[in-house]
Amino acid sequence: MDRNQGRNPRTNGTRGSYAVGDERRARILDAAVTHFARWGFHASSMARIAKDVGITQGGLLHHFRSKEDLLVSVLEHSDEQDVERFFSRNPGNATEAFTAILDLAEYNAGRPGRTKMFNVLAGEAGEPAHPAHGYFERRYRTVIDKITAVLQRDMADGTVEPGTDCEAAATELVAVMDGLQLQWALAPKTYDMTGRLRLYADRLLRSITVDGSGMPA
Amino acid sequence: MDRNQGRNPRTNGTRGSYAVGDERRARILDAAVTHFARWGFHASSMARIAKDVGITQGGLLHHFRSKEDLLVSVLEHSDEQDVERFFSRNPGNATEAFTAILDLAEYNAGRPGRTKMFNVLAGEAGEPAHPAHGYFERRYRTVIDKITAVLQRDMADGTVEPGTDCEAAATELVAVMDGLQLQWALAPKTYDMTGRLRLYADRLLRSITVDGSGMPA
DNA sequence: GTCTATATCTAGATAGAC
DNA sequence: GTCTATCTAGATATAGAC
Repeated sequence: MDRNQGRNPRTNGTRGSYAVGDERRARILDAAVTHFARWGFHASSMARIAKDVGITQGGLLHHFRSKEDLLVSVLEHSDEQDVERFFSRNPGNATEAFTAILDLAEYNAGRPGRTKMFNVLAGEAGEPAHPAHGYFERRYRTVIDKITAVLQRDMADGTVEPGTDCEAAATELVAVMDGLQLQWALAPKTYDMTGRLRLYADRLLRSITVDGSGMPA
Repeated sequence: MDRNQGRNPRTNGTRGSYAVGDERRARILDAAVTHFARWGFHASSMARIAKDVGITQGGLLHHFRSKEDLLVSVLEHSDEQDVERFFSRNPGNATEAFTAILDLAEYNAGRPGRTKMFNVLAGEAGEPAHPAHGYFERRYRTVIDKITAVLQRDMADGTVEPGTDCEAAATELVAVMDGLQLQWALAPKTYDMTGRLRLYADRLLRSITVDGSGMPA
């Protein structure tokens, strides 16, 4: 089973079950998401996070040796949850990829904490000295590259219009997702983010496919 | 001349020239933009901002009675600078409006501090208790409404395809702008934000105009 | 208009008891 | 694994001198 593989190096080599410690770590990560979403990285407080979890700051620092360590762990954990979930399937064509992205948007709408956290951290990461700067650079490059590759394969297959700037389309799609998330975060209860994104994905697909087909109903 | 009308209520009724005070206020506002961009609202420090300007915290608090007051002043000042500049012209049609928006993107690329600040604050504003929450709600509604109105007028004039969801298109355009700004902020020197936005605006225009025309060269 | 001084509070991190 | 205690640093804001 090896549940702790690559996840909690500091407890390696100790004996007994890790179940309790893992559950505590998970609760800390959840609380951290909420705090980073509301306060951003710099103004989040380890003491307040600890209080939320129900432990002291000393206890929290046993699990994550610094605030930066906690941030990195939160981001890695988030990636395990959704980037892998939606992109490791290797979608066969653009329509499948776009459908997966709409699923991701719907999933994000159901997790306001995590989604708002990404809004905040993506903004903060523009500062080169920010601890998440490198993470977001890599993340955007990876995501855009993957979408670009799918579109290029469709172009080679003849379903996407020859001469299409696939990277521009992929960049645009990611930008729309992020921009809609910013607007959605202002009124999550009433804003239909997935619907907006579907309208866009449909229009984009129509404008680049050879047969002019959009998203499936 | 009445240079201070509606801008610095605390100095109303005092005598003499306001030129020195106004210059000082302007320098504070500039410094504040840089700090809000890097640290966000909560982690920005009045003491550090004062130090940057070359005065003490006490001196700073004479001009802006609190950090929240400073934030509000920065946002109002920013709006005076660009929203008015680009939207008060009342563009005659969609192409003119889109051209103005591309100008705005180019203008933003030349002011990384202000642009990154908006990235950060737009993210933070998702939190209802954030002092800029209301501001961003109003701002998005206003901007999207104005773009929607232009598109609807073109639809009535017969240059935009009947049945076009003008508000969806406007929402999308704003989302692309914001999303591209997030990506641009990660590498402002090399990322051609305006070029990316032009590609998008061209595609959008082609997909909604009756004659299928895009942006002018 | 800007200063100093001060009050009050909170931050992140370390050390060591249990 | 979690606690308490403590250190150093920094925060916002007030009051009043000049």
